[in-house]
Amino acid sequence: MDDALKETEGSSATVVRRLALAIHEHRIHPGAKLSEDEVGEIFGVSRTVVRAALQQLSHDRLVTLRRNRGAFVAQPTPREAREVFEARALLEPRIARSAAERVTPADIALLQAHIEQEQEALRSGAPGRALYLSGLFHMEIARIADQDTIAGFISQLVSRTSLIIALYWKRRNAICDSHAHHALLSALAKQDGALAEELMKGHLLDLLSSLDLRNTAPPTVSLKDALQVI
Amino acid sequence: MDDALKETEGSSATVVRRLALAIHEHRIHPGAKLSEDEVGEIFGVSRTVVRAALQQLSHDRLVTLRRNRGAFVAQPTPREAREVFEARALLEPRIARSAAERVTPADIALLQAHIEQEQEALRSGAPGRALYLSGLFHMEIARIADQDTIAGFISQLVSRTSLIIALYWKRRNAICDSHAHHALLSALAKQDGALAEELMKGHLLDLLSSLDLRNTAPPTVSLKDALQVI
DNA sequence: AAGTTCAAAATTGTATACAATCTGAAACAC
DNA sequence: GTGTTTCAGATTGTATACAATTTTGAACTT
Repeated sequence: MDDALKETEGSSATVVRRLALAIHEHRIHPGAKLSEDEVGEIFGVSRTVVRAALQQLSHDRLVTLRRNRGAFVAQPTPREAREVFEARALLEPRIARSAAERVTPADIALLQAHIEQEQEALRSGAPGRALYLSGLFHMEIARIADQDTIAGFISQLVSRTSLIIALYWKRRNAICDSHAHHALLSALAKQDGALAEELMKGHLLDLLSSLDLRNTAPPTVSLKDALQVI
Repeated sequence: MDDALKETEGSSATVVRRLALAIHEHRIHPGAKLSEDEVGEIFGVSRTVVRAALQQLSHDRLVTLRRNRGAFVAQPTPREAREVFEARALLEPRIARSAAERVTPADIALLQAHIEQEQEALRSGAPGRALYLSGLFHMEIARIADQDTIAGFISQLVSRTSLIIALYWKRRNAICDSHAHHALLSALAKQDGALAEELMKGHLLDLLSSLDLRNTAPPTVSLKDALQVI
């Protein structure tokens, strides 16, 4: 399918990328079991490389490894969800400011294209893909800020946010109103760091307030997942 | 040797812990090669578990994996070093404030014991161990703040700081003047969040200013490492 | 003597085999 | 009928075998 550029990329990296994408786009649900044999057969690789991929995903908190039990798509608790948003609130506004100070016209064009792809995905009835692209928008801003270390943290937090949305999303209407992203883009285009910082802070608060984190019970009971085979 | 509590801990976790400790205490130098066979024989496990351990360390940026080449102790560049300190400056002062608001008497006692161990290590001529304990002090504060997600980030940053110190340390005199830690401890004991935040900010700036990051050349040429067998 | 070529040795990447552990359902006791 | 036990099947943990790649160094050329 897409094994044209596997030359330099380890084959487990391919499995990581494709599993992560499926999780980000909500094609695999939190709690789903990822059997080593099954995943290996799907991608045509041995358990050895599947295990490496699952371990890597586990480190990014997208997958939970339970000893002698296997790998499962992670189910962040409400508490973890709040922590993720606290961390994002600490990192991303500051990064948005830095990005505004370093952004180039090429970056602006790229972000613009991102937003259009996102809206196109929404129109064509692929909300999972829209959500994924929405996350990429945030990671792109971190990249523009030219802070690889913090960008890595944000990447992990955005990934986990995708799981959190899968579990705790409240509003059924406007999924990712890309208005916020558009406003951010124009602040960046104006190189207005203070505004970008403020907009990002508000955007994250909006996102958090669209969640229902009251549930203290286990989010998705494994019952439902036990029934549906991947 | 110490396989008394391996019951629940995966055996690769043991290798991770012991390799990480050796790196933290500067018993293995940045750039050193970690051969799978060699590590496996030292710990009495097969390459399978060594590979899992190296992959995990690679994700924490303590080890660099080069495809078909092997694993090496990471050598952060000056640029990476600056990024690590920028990230720490963003996270740790805020976390120190949170810790001051939640600290318990038991925590204070534990931190006190930490500082004493640190000074004892310095007196007994084990600067590597003192450095390791100094890092643990920071991670303990993150734990007290009760923010597991951010604590995980700080843990990684503290680890990388150990490598950075190994490469770029300038002053030869007072290694980790634990005066700063003592001041932090008393601010925490007084539950003075604002003071703790300010002290942490200053402490990190002190640490950064004790480094010589001007070197743009490859930090430790692999020549030196090629000669010394682990 | 310095540089190049090429094959043997060493090292990593991947697959498979076996051991250890968990799961689940049937058989059994109460 | 409810709860416990037990054992076979399935799944993960680890070791080993083989394939692919890199490294090394000796022979060779200029």
